Amino acid sequence: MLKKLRKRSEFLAVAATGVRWVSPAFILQIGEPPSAPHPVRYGLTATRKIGNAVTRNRAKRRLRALAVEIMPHALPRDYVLVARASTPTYPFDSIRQDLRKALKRMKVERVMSRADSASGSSGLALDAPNPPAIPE
RNA sequence: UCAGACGGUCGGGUGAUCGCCUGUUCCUGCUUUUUUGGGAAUGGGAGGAAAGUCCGGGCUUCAGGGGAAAAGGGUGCCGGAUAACGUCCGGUUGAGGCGACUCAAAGGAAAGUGCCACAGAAAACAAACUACCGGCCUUACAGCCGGAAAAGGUGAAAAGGUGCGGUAAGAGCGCACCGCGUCUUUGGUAACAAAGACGGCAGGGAAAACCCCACCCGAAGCAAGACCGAAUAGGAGCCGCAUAGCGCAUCCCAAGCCCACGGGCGCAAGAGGCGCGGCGCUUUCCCCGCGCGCGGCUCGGGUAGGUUGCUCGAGGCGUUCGGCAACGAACGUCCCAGAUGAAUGAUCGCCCGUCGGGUCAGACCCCGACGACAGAACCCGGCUUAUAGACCGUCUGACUUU
RNA sequence: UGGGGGAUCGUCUAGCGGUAGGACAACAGACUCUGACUCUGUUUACCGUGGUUCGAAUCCACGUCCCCCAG
Repeated sequence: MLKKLRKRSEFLAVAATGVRWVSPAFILQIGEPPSAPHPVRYGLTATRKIGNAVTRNRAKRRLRALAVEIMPHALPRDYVLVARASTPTYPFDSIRQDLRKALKRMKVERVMSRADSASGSSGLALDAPNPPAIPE
């Protein structure tokens, strides 16, 4: 179950932890592990620095499409994806691989069950047996 | 064929897989109800500028109403269109272009005040540096007196222009033409135009300097406002207390006075009324009008959050009629975005267009890259700014051919 | 989204329509054995495009960028 961050205070709380992963097309910020259990929540940020309203919307749409596909496989925490200047033009496959790698490196990837791998028809190879197979 | 002018339309198309927001209808889970979860069917889902926020209007709130009021702001040739406008249409005048056509904040400078640096004799009251002419004086130059304002030079700008006459020299001093002003007539709703007569020239620029004249404008904005509502401070009702004055009369009345002992007059305090006054009432002033202090109890209050305002509208399309047109009228028909960390997407195939390469050129084919400006946020009418490219229509000029 | 304000040397600021001034900084020189202080001199600017005007930093229109308020 995916939920969205909706308040400025929630975004600030995630950024205040300082835990983040930088990639050419996005920055992933990760919040503290929740005291009370809640589903995975994510937020999107696109500042005025990366372009006008059309560019910002396009960046957020690509990141949203990515989050809907990948984020259910993360541990239940708060995540913020920050768009960068190359987000609207970067190849989608590369962004997808970068995000998977980020989750793996930051150790917030959830260990997959059989049902997840069976439903992962989109080629989501996040099984435990092949951790070094990081696509470059 | 080339070069242009004006107006209009579009601004990628199509399919597959996985998704997003939302209207309507139906089924269903939870729940006392409201709320809310899930599913199915079906409909819709960015723009010509959605942008800048430069104007105008709707809508909402500020108790309210009136004052051709004041301050402040805006507009500015004329007529029309419109809910309204600084917009649009038609015309006038001026400027630009061979032309189609385009552009113009285009009222008033004899209502008044102020400004016009430097240069120049002089920058608007007029006046006269050099030079010109006459007279006096002198051999002559110089000097003095007078005439005149054509010439020189300065400047962005110097008191109509050209020609002829005239004169000592000159000058609208006189005349002709042009310009300008006044008046009359004609045409036009008007701006204005044309013609005629008269005047001898009235008088510089600038009003995007102050200003005058005519007309228009209340302020704030959907984060307006309304509803549900943790918190906190103020509010309303009732009760009690207190009146911040002044004046007037009335009621009541333990001081006091009078008495025929029934009562009467009546100070202070109290009660409410009227008038004057004070403060506040969304820029100020005036008029009407409305409200007014402290404690307790009750009602309530409205921040976080949520719901609503929120999409049917000066609406789109078509036909006919009126109008040169902007536009208006009638009839028919359609429902066509409503998000809120903010939906309309991600990936791929084919087509279309442009560019590059395979190939010196053309055709065909193949490969690769690219796809203008740009994202609704309450809603409309405009303006302004950005914009790859494609298409259509009308018109102008030049050249060639017939 | 709505409302408001601003732009002048490298920085901070003055500026009646008529030569854009000052302070700090920089550079050079003087003073000193050297440096600092002080003194003298030099360099450097009107956000952009149009318009009004003889003439615009100033007045007007449009645009660009920045800042503030409401949250």
